[in-house]
Parts: sequence; structure tokens; C-alpha cells
Amino acid sequence: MGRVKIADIARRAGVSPKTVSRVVNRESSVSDALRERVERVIAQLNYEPDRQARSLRSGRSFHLSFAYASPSSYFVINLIEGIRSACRRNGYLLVPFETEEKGSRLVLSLLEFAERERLDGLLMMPPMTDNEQLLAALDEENILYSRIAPGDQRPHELDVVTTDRAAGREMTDHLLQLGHRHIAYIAGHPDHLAMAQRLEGVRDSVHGQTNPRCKLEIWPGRNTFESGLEAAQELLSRQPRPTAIFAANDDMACGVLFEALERGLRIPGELSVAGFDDIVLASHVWPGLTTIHQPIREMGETAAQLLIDRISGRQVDALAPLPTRLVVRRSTGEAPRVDAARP
Amino acid sequence: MGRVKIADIARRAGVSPKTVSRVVNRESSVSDALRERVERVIAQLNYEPDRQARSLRSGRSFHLSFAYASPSSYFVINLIEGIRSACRRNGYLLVPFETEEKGSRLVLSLLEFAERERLDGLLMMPPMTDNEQLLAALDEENILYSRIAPGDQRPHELDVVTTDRAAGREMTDHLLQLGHRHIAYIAGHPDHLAMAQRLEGVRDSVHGQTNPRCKLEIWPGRNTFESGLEAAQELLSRQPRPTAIFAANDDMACGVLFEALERGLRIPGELSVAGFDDIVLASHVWPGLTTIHQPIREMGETAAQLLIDRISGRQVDALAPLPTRLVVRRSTGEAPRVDAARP
DNA sequence: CTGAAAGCGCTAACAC
DNA sequence: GTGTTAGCGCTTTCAG
Repeated sequence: MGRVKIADIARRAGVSPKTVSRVVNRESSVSDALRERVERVIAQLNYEPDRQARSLRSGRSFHLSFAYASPSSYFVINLIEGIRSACRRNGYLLVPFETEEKGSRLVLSLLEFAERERLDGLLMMPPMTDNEQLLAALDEENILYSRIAPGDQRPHELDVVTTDRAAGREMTDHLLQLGHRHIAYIAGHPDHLAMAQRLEGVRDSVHGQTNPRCKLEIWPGRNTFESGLEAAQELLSRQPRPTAIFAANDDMACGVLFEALERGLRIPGELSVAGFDDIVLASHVWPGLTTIHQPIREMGETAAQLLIDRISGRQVDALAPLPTRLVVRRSTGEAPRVDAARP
Repeated sequence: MGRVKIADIARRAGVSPKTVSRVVNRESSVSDALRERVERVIAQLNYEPDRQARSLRSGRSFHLSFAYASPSSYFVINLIEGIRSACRRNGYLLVPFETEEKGSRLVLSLLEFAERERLDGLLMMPPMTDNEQLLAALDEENILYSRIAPGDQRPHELDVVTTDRAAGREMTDHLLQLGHRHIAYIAGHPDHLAMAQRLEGVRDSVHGQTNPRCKLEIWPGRNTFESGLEAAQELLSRQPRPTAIFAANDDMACGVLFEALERGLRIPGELSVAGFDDIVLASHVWPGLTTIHQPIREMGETAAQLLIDRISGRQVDALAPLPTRLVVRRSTGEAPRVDAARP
């Protein structure tokens, strides 16, 4: 016997196929009695609607896509894990869309993809989350989307954000408490706006500090390991050099670590290094990277669930920022005494 | 105006829809004249068949799935990149299937998924590639699959393999040439058969070496960073300890590196460390991991293309193993002189 | 609130 | 070789 179809349910429940369809799609216009009867039969026969058929008729695909272009594999893979989990729960299929394209080519190819595949919705991570042109186009075409870790320039009800600013402050407080008075911060990619908030947190902390004052240097980064490495090459060549380097993500922090070890600096004796995100890498690089833990998998799952709720026409309330957590590993420690810092 | 459909092409080309369908599906029974005419119109109107409709009618989904359960995110993400690229070229959609399940639960959930989604084919990486029970079930159900980096116990025409044994030998030769005469090898997960071949290569090399003989210790691993770390804790506690540790993958090698640095060993002065795969991590850990480069992205792309060819009924010849390459970074160097190794 | 009829875009089955 | 017919499983539309 083949798989059970809507007609089988209808027959067994003594209703029309259309009524079953209404129940399956949670339409409100079904009496409680019928709904219950139909639901029982559905459960009995373990019925699941055929995605291709629904999709052909209704113009929806029941596919969600996740667009990414990230150098940070760990971040992406954990997000996918979370997204898939929400999709499975709700009968959606996840279709990854990895692309290196930028600007209007990105917009074009993403829109074409969404239309061709009749995507029900799109999930994004930075920097796409803050691509004004892309967001405008999606709004224009009425393509629903949910953003993971966007900046706050253009709030959207399906955003999943963390307490970036507070976390930036918390990490900086940690460094200040360890006695660091010359901190370099490697900023995130300028298109990645949430990272700007991390910097705000750093400033909050440093400016709150008065006695003695802390010197804060800000250096540009591009979120990649390589950009962290390059920043460190520059920062560590200076006299006096910072006693702590805080990078806006873990990949860059690992670049810093690499360069510092390359120069024979003792970590954390001569230099403290901190990152942000707590990707797996952070606990695999020696001597263990102090970082801000983000619930990456959960962020993906939440974003997908919000999007699905929205697609289904359910009421969706804007979500409070998810909490982060300072994870102290061994890359940070007491600041060297001043004379030690200038050999 | 909506999207162009098969009837539009048929009208413009002056043929029946069925003929257009035949052309689209590369069926042989179309005259060259008609085929050409139809193809021209298809190109003109930029027609692409509707996946949902084809799929509803033909019982195929035009979806490929990639099943994975790996601790190594970098490996997975690069494979996905390659697989997606082949899928896009051929009008297929990739649906990732990440699972932690094992044994018959894995078999059940994968089969159920394949059937429910009417998957056209399945891509796998170790250890699923060598799961006898799973392969038997897939064969039984006539589900086509392609395997990335399987062991050679059960050759299959859609396998994509690399020259694991030769590479294992090459790396060991490299260590021997550097003067190492006490090498520890951390083996891969026993369910991951391709890794057994790497070990064979190690043995080839060591046994070919006679003057002076090299001591080879073999230690079990589970492919994870943590298992590499544990192995190193044990191996480095011994007297005499090995002067080189070769791990069957990069994640484990990074665990070794971590433990060695933790003990204050100079790399490579007191200990050489080597890995296998050349995932991104290998070049991001300090001081840079010597490893065997595998063309990971290409492996994914090739596997997907083979699978699609096979699905389309095209002739598929078994593929020669893809070549690997020794990448020497700074984690390997001359063996310490004997007196230095026993402080 | 419920049901009947029609048809989404394509291809299997069959006819010519 | 090529075309015709029917129908995949569901939901839209419209009638009651």
C-alpha cells in the first residue's frame, strides 16, 4: 500500500477532503467536533500531507532557506542545526543558500532563487541582515524573512538578537578588573552592525572607568582569522603595545593568538586575548580563548520558529534579546606590571 | 505575467507539451530537428521546469540530501559547498540531514526521511559510508547514494575516495626523513574505514624503513579534538615519549597540539605533530599544522555529480581516487637528538 | 461552517 | 518519433 493521503482521512472521518485540508492547515472555520474527529484519524493513520502536492496547488513550497556567506564555519553549522530542528518540528524543509555574491548581484540571485523555489521564508545572518538594499527588495517582494544577529538600525519583528552591548561591556570590565589599562579592540566588519554594538559596550566600560584611565585603541577588522592576524601584526609592533586585545569575534581573536605566539609572547602573561561568540574553535586553540558565549544553535532554532509562526499567520511578538555569558578561559589574565610591558 | 511554463514553450515551438518534456528530460526519442527547435525556445524564454509539478507527477523530488553527523564542522561545510554547486548546476536542491542517531534508529529515520521526501538520492560521509546495516537498507529500498571517503570494504560505483594509503605513507616518509624514529599514530574512529587505510600507509612507510628502525606506537582515537587531547595526555606522559605524533585527522592533531603546548613542549623542537585533511583549522592553529590536503569541496561536488548522473540514467564509471598533497607547515621539524628527547 | 468541482504544471500510459 | 488523455494530491473557488 502507498502512503496515506487526504482522501483516506476524509473517508475514515466521514468528511470531505476539504475539511481535512482545513484541519491540517489550522484554518479556524471548522467546528470543534469535526476538527477533533479528523485529528484523531490523522494521528491514527500517521498522515502527513504531501509537500509537493500542497506546494503545487498553493504556490508555497514549505521550504525555508538560510542564506549565508560566512567565513566562520562553526557559527554556520550550529545555526543550521538549530534551524533544521525547528523546520523538522513544523514540517518544513531547509535549503541552504551559500553565496559569496555581494551588492545587487546578491539581491538578484537571492530574489530569483526565492521566487523560483517559491520559498516560504528566508533566514539570514550578518552581513546580509544589514544589507539595506536586500531588505528593501525582500519587503518589496513580500518575502518573509527572519534575521539572526542583525544590527539595530532597522528593527524587524522577526529579529533574534543577543545582548551584544552588555556583553561587550562585560568583557571589557573583565579586562579592566585584571588591571589592563591599554586595551586594543579589533572591530567587526563594518557591514555587520551587531558588532558595532559590541564596540559600544566596550566604550561604556572604558568610559565608566576613571581611576586610572584606560587607553583604548580601536582597529578595523573584517571578521576573518586573517584580519585578526593582520591587526595583531600592527598592534603588537607598537611601543607601548596593548596589554590586552579584544576582538569582536573568535575567528579574529584566534588570528591575534596566532600572531602573539608567533612573536613568542606569553599568553596571558604578556598579552591577554579575548574573543566573542564562543564557537567551538575558541576552546580548541591554545591556551583556550576567553570569550562571550552566544547560544548559537538556539538562535537559529528561534529564528526559524518565529519565521514559521509568522508564515502560519500566528501572532508573533518581538523577542527579548537572548542572554550571553562571559566564558573565562586561559587567554586572559592579570595585566603585566608596567615595567614588564616595556622590555 | 507569471512564470513561463511548458505549454508556452510547446506553443512557441509548435510541438506538444510532451515533446518539450522529453527534451527537458533528455529522453532520447526526439528527432534532432525538434530537439534543437525546442531547446532554442527554452533558452529564449529562459524556461525552467517547475520542481513541484514534475515532482508530484513523477514521484521524484529533485532533492538530494546530505547526511552527516560529524564533529568536524569545517569538513562538513566545505562538502556542502561542493554538493550545492553540483546541485545548482543540475537543477537539484540540497536538503541537509544532520543527525546524531546511530544503529537501527539511524537507518529507520533516514529511510523514513528518504521515502517521505521522495529523495532522488543521498550523499554520505563517514562513518555512515561504512554502516553495513544502512547500506543494505538503502540497497534494499533502491535508494541511490553516493559515498564520500568510504572505506574500501564494499566498493560501490558512486564512491569518491582519495589516495589515503599513499598519503599516510607520504606523511610518515616526511617524518622519517626528518629523523624521527619514534612515532605515535593516533588512529581514526574504528567505524571510519578510510582511516584504516591511512594507517596502512603509515605501516608501509615504517616497515620500508630499516636503518635504523623506527618505533611505531598506535593509539586509538575517535576523530574528535577531545580524543586527540586524551591520546596526547597518555602518549606524552611516557618515557621515552614519541618525537612525532601523527593523527588520522586534523581535529585530533589539534588536540595533540593543545596538550603539547600545555606541557610547555616546543613545537616542533621537542615534538612534531601532523594531521590529515587540511581543514581550515589546520592553518589557524599555532604554529600551523603539517597535514595532508584533501580537496574537500571538490569531493562533495564530484560525489553529487556522480549521483545526479546516475539518477539521470547516464553511464557512470567508477572514479579514480582523487589525489592528496602533503602540506608542510611548522608543526613538524627535525627530530630532537636522542639526549634531548630524554631530559 | 461544510462540500463539490476544478485545476496547479507536469509526465505516465497509451495511442498513432 | 510524436501527440493525446488523464491524473499525481492537494487547495482554490465558489456554492450551499
